[in-house]
Amino acid sequence: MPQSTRTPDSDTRSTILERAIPLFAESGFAGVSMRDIAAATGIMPASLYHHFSDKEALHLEAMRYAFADKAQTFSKALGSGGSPQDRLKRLVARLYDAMVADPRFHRLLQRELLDGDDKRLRNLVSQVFEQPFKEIAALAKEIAPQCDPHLLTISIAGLVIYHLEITPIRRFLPGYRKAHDDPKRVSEHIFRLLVHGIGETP
Amino acid sequence: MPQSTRTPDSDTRSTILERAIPLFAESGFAGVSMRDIAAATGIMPASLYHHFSDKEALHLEAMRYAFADKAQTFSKALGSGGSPQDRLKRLVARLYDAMVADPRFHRLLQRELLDGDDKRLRNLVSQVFEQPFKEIAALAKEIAPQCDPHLLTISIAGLVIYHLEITPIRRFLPGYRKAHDDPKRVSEHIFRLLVHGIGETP
DNA sequence: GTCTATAGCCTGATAGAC
DNA sequence: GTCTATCAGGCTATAGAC
Repeated sequence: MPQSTRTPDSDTRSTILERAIPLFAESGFAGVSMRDIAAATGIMPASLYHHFSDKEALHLEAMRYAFADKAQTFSKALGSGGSPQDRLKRLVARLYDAMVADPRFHRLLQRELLDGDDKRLRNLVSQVFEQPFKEIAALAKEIAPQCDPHLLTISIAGLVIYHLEITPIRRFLPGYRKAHDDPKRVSEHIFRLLVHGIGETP
Repeated sequence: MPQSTRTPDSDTRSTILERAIPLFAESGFAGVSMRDIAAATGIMPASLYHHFSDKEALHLEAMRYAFADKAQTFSKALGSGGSPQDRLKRLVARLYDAMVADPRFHRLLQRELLDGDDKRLRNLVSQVFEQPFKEIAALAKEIAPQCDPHLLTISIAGLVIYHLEITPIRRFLPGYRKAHDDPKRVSEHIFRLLVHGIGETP
C-alpha cells in the first residue's frame, strides 16, 4: 500500500504515540483528552481517529509503545560476569539508575497497576516483566537457595522501586539529607541490606 | 448555629466525603465527576456546592478525611513490649495486615504520590507519616546503629508496601503459588530478609 | 440545605470535502 | 491522511425558588 502524501502512515502514528506517552504519564487516561494529544502532535483531533479507533485503543497502543524494549533494559541490568553477589550489586545499581533515568516509565507503570484490568496487566507482565523476573529469580535461587525466589525477587524489585516511588515526599520525611538523593548511596544501602540484613554489617 | 432541618449540616458533609472516597480511590480525581459523587450520596449535584466550594476542595477534604487516624494505626502497629527484633517482627506483620485490610487507603496513597503537588504531599507527610516514620526510624537506629535510619525506614516500609502494590500482577509472575497470598507468609519473608539478609538464613 | 433549571464549556466521536 | 464543521452528551459551576 503506497502512501498518498509525503509522510508514510506509520510516521504520524508513531509521532502521535510518542507525544501521547508523556501526557498519559503525567495525567493518566482520564486526565488527558484527545484534543490534548492532537495539540501535542500538531494535528487536528479528528485526524487521530484515522490512526486509532478510539481513545482507549490509542492509550493501549501508547502503553505497548512505551513498554517495548523495557524487558531488554532490565535483562541488561543483570549483566553476566562475576560472582552472584557481584551480579546482584550490579543489578540493583543498574535497575535503580534505569528507573531514575526514565521516571515516565515509572509513572506509567504505577498508573497501570492502579487502573489496568486483568488483560492489560497480563500483557504487561508477559511483555515486560516475565523474562527479567525469571532471570532475577534464578540469581536469587543461586544466592539464597533457602529462600522463596518469587517472594525474594519481588523484594529486590520492591526495594529499588519503592525508594524511587517515595522520591516526591522523601525530602519531607524525617532524617532527610541531600546525600539521600545520590543514586549510588541508595543502591549501596539496598545492596548491603539485601546481603547482610539489619543484624550485622561491616 | 442551629440546623434548619432534621439533619445537621456536618452529617451530609461527612456522608459526601465517605461516599466520595471510594470513588476517588477507584478512579482518581479526573476519573470521578461531581455527578458521580452526588449520585453515590443520593443528592443532586448542585447540593455538593453548598458543602464544598468546588471539586478540588471536595477532593482535598476527602483525602484529609481518608487519611485521618491513619498515623495512629501505623504507630499502633509498632507496639511497645519485647525486644527490638520482636517489635520489628510485629511492625512488619501489623503494617502488612493493616494495608491489606484497607486497600482503598493504599490506592489513595499511590494516587497522591502520582498526582499530589508539593503542598498536598507535605500535608500528607505531616498528617500521616511523620510520627510513625520517626518511631520506626528510632527502632531502626536501635537495631542497626550502623545503618542510615532514613534509608532503612524507607526500605522497611517499601518492602511491606511493594508486596502489596504488586498484588494485581503477582499471580501472573513466574513462580507464583497460592501460598504467596497468605499475609503471614509474606510478612515472615520480609522479616527474615530484613534481619538476616540473603546471605544466611536458618 | 436541597431542589430545579440552566449557562457555558469541554468531551469523544462522526461526516464529508479535499 | 488531514482537514473543517458539527453533533450529542457530559462537565463544573451558578442562580434562585422553596
